[in-house]
Amino acid sequence: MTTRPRSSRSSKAKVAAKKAGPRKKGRAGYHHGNLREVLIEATLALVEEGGPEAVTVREAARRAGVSPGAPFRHFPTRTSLMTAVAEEATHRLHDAVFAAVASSEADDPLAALRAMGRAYLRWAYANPTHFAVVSDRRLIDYDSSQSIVRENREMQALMVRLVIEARKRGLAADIDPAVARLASRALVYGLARMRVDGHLPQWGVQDARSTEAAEAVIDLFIDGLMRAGRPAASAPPRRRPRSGP
Amino acid sequence: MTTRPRSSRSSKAKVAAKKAGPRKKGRAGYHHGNLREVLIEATLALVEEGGPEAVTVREAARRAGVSPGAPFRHFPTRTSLMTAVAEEATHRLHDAVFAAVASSEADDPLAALRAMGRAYLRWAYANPTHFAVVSDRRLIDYDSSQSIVRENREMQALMVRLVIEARKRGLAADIDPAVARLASRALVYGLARMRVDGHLPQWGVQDARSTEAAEAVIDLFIDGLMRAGRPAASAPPRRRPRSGP
DNA sequence: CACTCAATGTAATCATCGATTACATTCGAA
DNA sequence: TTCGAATGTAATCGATGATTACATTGAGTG
Repeated sequence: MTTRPRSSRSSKAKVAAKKAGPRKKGRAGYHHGNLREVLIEATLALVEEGGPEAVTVREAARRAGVSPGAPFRHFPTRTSLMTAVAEEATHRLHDAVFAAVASSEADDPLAALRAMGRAYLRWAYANPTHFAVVSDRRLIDYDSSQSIVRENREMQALMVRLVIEARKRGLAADIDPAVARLASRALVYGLARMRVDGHLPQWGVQDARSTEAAEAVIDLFIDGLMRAGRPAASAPPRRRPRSGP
Repeated sequence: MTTRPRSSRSSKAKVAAKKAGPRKKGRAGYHHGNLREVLIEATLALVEEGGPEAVTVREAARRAGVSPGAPFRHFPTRTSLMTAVAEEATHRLHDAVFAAVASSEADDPLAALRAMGRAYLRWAYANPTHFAVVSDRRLIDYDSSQSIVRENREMQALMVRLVIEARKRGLAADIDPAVARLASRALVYGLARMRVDGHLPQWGVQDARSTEAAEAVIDLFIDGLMRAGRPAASAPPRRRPRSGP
């Protein structure tokens, strides 16, 4: 009631509702019909524009053409709104990764691992804002979302499977699989997060080229794993508890 | 004037000022003397307790025992306060990294690189909250701080120097130095960020052990660089990363 | 020693935000 | 048609970041 004219509801709202109306249950009549989805979209747009910090429940409501209190019915808290966005984003990432692995060269675990890393990175670089939301668990209520937990587990299980498979084939044989897993994950995550956190530009590897550079890093890493597996005249040596300097 | 009794000024404030008075310039008399530093400390404590998101200018002022508007003289904006904290944190990280490299085995670039990575990680794991502040450039006004920019440049220059040096020695000879640099950085950054973002616990590598696991990853990576430089399949087994269950 | 003034903190204020409640409207099923 | 559940509105609360006018201090100047 401050400055904003309160009457746009019956105009904009209805239009949006009609347009996107795959009719959730009944019809998309008055009550905006699908506020929930529109709010998620608006939030995504906000993240896109100013990062996760810029997300405001009120602004999302404003863009949806509803009152500031309206989102409360669907998302009782800002975190729950962000969680819903993360749910959507996780789903897309999950699908992208699995699709890439599925269409990778069959029977080649390391190729699949490479495809997985590339897909993850490409998605993160193409959707840095979505990635920012899914990667920072401070922003969301991670454990409350069945689907986020499940899909993340599936992605990790896939990676574990690929690493184990690679070992069976003798590749990366003398490398601790747990370490290999952590390394793979950290490398890809680091590349993605550096971009989101703004550490890449100053590095001289910019936008378009950063994907290229990042994929080169993945290749380097996978090549390293391959090299490590070759029976290079060195017997599998006993491990040593590392001695700290 | 809501619920909090406004009159604690002349009691708490003065006490705090007296207590912490290493006298910045003159004496630590009335004007709190060193509000600026106390505010930075309070902010660090807040980050420690609830992450960067939990930082509130008012709460910092409250802890310093001054009025909500007092910080304005020193930090006109929340971001400027966070930037000051990041300055302090960057300085500590910078020193830790350089000290580690300085005391590493001389004339061994890869050993130095390893020491650098370890020091970075150890610092990040020991001070996750400080790291969260310095790593997310959304939180601070990066370019406005001479010292942050300079010390970051110095750290990167050091890394570049080490990689170049390693190449001169024939190690990692067939690897693009730019890629190696990016990979090194991404790996360490990823490990640190995963911890901060809460991705490590669920992975089965917990607190105390996560440092160990992360350092094993660094070892694996450095070993890979070494292997890459050697003529194909004759890698003398340097050290083995620990293999866990 | 007294005065003045820049530095520094206080008080008060504004707009915005997240959260929450009481109330109103609409839809849809009995 | 009626009535209840869903859903949005309005109003409110406490807290926040920011900013201003004002007060106080203490250090330097004469």
